[in-house]
Amino acid sequence: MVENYLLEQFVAFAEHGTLSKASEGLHISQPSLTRSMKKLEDVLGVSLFHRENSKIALNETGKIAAEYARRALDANQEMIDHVISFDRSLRTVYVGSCAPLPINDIISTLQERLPGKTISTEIVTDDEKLITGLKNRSYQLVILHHYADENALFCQRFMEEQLYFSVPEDHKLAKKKSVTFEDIKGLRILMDRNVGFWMEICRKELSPEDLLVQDSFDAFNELVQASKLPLFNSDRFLSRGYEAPGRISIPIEDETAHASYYLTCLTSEQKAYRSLFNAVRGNVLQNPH
Amino acid sequence: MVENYLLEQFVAFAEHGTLSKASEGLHISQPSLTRSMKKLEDVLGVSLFHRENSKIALNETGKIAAEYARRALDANQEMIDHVISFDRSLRTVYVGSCAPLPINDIISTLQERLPGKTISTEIVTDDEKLITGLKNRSYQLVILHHYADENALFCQRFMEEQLYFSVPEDHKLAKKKSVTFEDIKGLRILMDRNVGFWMEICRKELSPEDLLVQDSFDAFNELVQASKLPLFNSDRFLSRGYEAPGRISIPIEDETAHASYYLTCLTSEQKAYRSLFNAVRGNVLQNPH
DNA sequence: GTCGATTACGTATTACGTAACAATT
DNA sequence: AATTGTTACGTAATACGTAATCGAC
Repeated sequence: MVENYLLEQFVAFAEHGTLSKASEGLHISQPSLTRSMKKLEDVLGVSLFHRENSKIALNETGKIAAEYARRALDANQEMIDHVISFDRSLRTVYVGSCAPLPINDIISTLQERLPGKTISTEIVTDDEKLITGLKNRSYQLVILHHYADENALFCQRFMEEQLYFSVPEDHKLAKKKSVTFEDIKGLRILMDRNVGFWMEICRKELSPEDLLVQDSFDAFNELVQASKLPLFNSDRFLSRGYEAPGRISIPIEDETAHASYYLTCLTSEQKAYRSLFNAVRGNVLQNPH
Repeated sequence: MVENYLLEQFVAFAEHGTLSKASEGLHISQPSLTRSMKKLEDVLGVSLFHRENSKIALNETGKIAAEYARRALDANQEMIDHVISFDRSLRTVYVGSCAPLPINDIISTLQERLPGKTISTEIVTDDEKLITGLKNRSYQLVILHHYADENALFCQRFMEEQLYFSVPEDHKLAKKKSVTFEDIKGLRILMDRNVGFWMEICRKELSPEDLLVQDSFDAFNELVQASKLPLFNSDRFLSRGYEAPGRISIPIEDETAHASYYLTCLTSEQKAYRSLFNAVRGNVLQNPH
């Protein structure tokens, strides 16, 4: 068995070409490297270098040894990476959601009810992908906008969201009590790309080319301020007083403009998340629709 | 970077199941192992064991870590094996020969003229395989029984051998001055398997089923003593006085019963073996045919 | 009481740095 | 002169063994 610190120093020499350069890279002294290289030759019982006066270079055996040493170090690093990654995965709850808003709403409850766990969240537009991910353990929890009627899944409604249409006060629709997707068809509408499944809804109900989709939230926000273009809003934002200045938000009548969110886990893991599900049940009771 | 002595001890524990058994296998004390395992957890920043009172076992992370640790150790061992093997190959001259006798004759000269080298010899019946091996560097030197007329090969005759037929003194052929393969056809003949290309010659000139081939030289020798079966001999043995008691050896007239041996190397390596070739040239001059 | 694991302490190894030296450029 | 590698020596880190302690079967 050859200790890895020797191989590490050996590979560093092979890459730097001289002991002094390598010793700098390794943050050790040159004499220390000299000794290590001799020790490596000693434990292998093999000559690895051409030495003449103040020159040292790999010989043929040394070149081969450097190759294999790299592989041995790679295997070592691979072990470290995999073990640390697996260990982290044990402490992490992966949450997939069909939309960003329910994540914002539930994240503090997650942290409170899953103490010591790291919460990792991801937006996935397609409910089916979320369910698949739940089953293959890519996610421990997913947030759907449909009830999942399967024995293997434990599914609980925990939040509602109503889509609003936001226009400048002087817009021709500003006076209306409510609108339909039909009413706003043909208008160019500003949208943030990161809205999860809502993007699908809007594409279906309106003409995709009318949607001015912004990749970054910053760009979207800037355009909200700088333009009079209509956009979508949500009761969850409005109830917290989030309304762009000089705009009015009007509820959209269509059924598809209303969403119910369902927190879902595997039935087999239901027990581990009991406290969490109890906590979010309170939510929906306070906001009955 | 995790040092290999830790991985070695960790894998030993994974295999033995308890620290005490593992420490015995490793020839270290139990307390030392306890500390090493803690250190391993410390450098990885990860828990690897279930501990309760005087019990310790791998947890899930530990099982995965053991797998990867094994691979890392394997990569390390692989490096050691390959480097040592390559180093040895640099100090070794591999010699292939079409027959055992010329090897015996030349081996002391090889050792004398290739100081510091390990001589590794092998009998290969087929001259073509020897030439191929020379070209792909499996052999540095080969001994052929035909001249190799190629620019890439340097080929020098260095020894002759004459095949004799050895019979008991009271054998019907014992009085003859010489015999031919034709004369001895039909006789059952005792043979050692390890005679190189001579086996091919005998198979061609005689009936293969008449050859009583012995796998081990000991068995062959025993049968020579215990039986009156005829066998082959060689002028090289006879000139040193090797003759089985109560037997007479008669030269075989056929051309195929005479062999010339050619020491051969790659022309590109001729220089490295100049002294050797000069030394064996003396041989053939003393024994002109 | 025995066996297995851990803790505490002393020791021996050894990897490292500093300083001095030798040899090239 | 500046750079590179080696040797000599002292030091600090650390891996190990021994002895003692704790728990469980």
